[in-house]
Amino acid sequence: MNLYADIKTLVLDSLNALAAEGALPQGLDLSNVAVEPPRDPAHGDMATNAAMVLARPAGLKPRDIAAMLAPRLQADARVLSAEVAGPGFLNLRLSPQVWRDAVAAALAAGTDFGRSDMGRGQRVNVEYVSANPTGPLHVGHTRGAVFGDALASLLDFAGYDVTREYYINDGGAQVDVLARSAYERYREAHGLEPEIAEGLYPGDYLIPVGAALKEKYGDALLGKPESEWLPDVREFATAMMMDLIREDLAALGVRMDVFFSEKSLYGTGLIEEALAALEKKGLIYVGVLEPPKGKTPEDWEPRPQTLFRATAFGDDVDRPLKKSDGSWTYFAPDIAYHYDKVRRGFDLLIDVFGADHGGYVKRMKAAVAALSDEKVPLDVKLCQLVKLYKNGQPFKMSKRAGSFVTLRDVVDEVGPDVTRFMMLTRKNDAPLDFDFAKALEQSRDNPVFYVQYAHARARSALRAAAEAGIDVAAVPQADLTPLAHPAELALAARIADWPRQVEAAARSHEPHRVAFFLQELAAELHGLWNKGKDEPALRFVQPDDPAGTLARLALLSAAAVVIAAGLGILGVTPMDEMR
RNA sequence: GGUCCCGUAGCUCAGCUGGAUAGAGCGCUGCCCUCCGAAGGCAGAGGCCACAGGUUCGAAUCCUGUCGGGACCGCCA
Repeated sequence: MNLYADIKTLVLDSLNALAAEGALPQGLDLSNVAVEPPRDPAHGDMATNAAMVLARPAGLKPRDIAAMLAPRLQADARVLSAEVAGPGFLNLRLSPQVWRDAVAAALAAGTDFGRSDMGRGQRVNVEYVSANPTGPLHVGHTRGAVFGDALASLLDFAGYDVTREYYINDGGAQVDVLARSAYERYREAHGLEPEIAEGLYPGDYLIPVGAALKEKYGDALLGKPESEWLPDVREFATAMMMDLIREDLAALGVRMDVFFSEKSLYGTGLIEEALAALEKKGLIYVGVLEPPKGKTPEDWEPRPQTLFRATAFGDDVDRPLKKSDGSWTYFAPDIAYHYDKVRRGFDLLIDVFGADHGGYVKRMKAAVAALSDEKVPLDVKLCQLVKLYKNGQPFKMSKRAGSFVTLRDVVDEVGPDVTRFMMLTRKNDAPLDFDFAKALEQSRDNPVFYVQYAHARARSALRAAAEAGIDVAAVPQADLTPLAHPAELALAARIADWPRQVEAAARSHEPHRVAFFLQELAAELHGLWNKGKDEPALRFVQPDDPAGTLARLALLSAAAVVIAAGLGILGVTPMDEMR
């Protein structure tokens, strides 16, 4: 159930009835009519802007429309009052039973409460992480991994058919560098001095790769020219790095449905096929690009290149597909990869990139638009940098990678749950400060703790009630009419808001909204709990009032269910106690 | 030079794809509590939503421009 959607339906039905009676013109566009909680609670439980939105097309005054609409809404049992306010708002005050019903619905649905069919089973491909297979994941990847994973879960919860996908960049020069670096470690494994030249990967994580190479090849590769060992070592090292990355992802609780290899595009004709598709639309040509304005590179010289006409789809310049030596630019396999995604029948593509890839957004969108005849939207989400701190001091440790803080460093420090939640406490396109000390602090200003604590409180109250001899098993069927205090109903209203929050977050592809909502819900729960100190009537467990106790435990239990559902989307395990 | 992101309380940030008197936490001020319903509670001060125009019943939100900060800018992925 989605209460806001239900009331919106009521409003729309009433408007249609008015139109049928001739009080409003037929065929009005109702798509902008909204039903939302007003900012100021004094304005009631919900407000609709219907009268103001329709005033102009209907040729009527907003307040007149509102006055016509009000009695119709009031006729519904859920609506206690409908008042015209301000420029033409209609403020609705709802029956407390509405909020109680939401609590009952949450209890009945459990952590499925809030699931939506908004996505109508549309197939979405979420591509994220996609780090080069040249080493362990670092902090930047961690944010992308958490964001992408939470977004995928959110879309799943909202009724989409989601595929989580990782694109392995194993076709470019960087995996050759990896192979050369691993070869040095292989020599090292034979007791030779490794020569980690400038530009090779120096990290210790390649030492086991060298040892494994020795295990497999013995000394067969020693002293051989690069051309003889490079392909084998490259394949071997890449596979080991992907194992490492998979382990990193597992440590964070991220599981991909598909690992798609760039290399698998080569030699299969898929790149050629994708480009042929573009060629057929007249979007490929050979031309000479203007030098970039402002700062022209020293070695710039105009030369004809094979170009994709990205400007036809909103990009600023056309983009090269081939290097001067005739090999593909990275863009060509990227096009083929997205061509493949389109062919696999996805209705929506989402790419999660680091912010440094901002310059590639337009060309990828252009490519997907061209490949899909503008039928498949591509949304690119950019994740900004993460700055690490410990007690306010910049954190620069790395046990294994040399200069980078790895995903493992972070997870080892605070655990996967805290890592995940903290990564979602900022909008994806805003920079994020992550302080290890604060992330583990048990205080109000640690959002992870605050939300977990709310859940634990609810659960522990249920345990305490059971110990006090209350029949906790009866909670799901509790009569909720004792819930009448404004503070109780406020918490119930927040619970009722969850389905709407899910849809809003899913629609905007912004999982951080779930994290923010959970903080608000937790604040509501803590607030009610604290009120129990001053007002004993609000205490959840009261032995002399079994009916009220059951009802309040139901409320608490419903709040815990919503927190658990929200944390589930974020990939965080709810805690039953905080010891 | 161009493109993208950002500019909201002293600080860190939300603001639900245009709504009413712009919110939260921290910090600050004052009061309360020392209670395992613990890891504090209540109240208050604090804003020209960078600036200037525009769109309309209505703008922090959408459009244009200016200023300021960041990222990126043919054959690196």
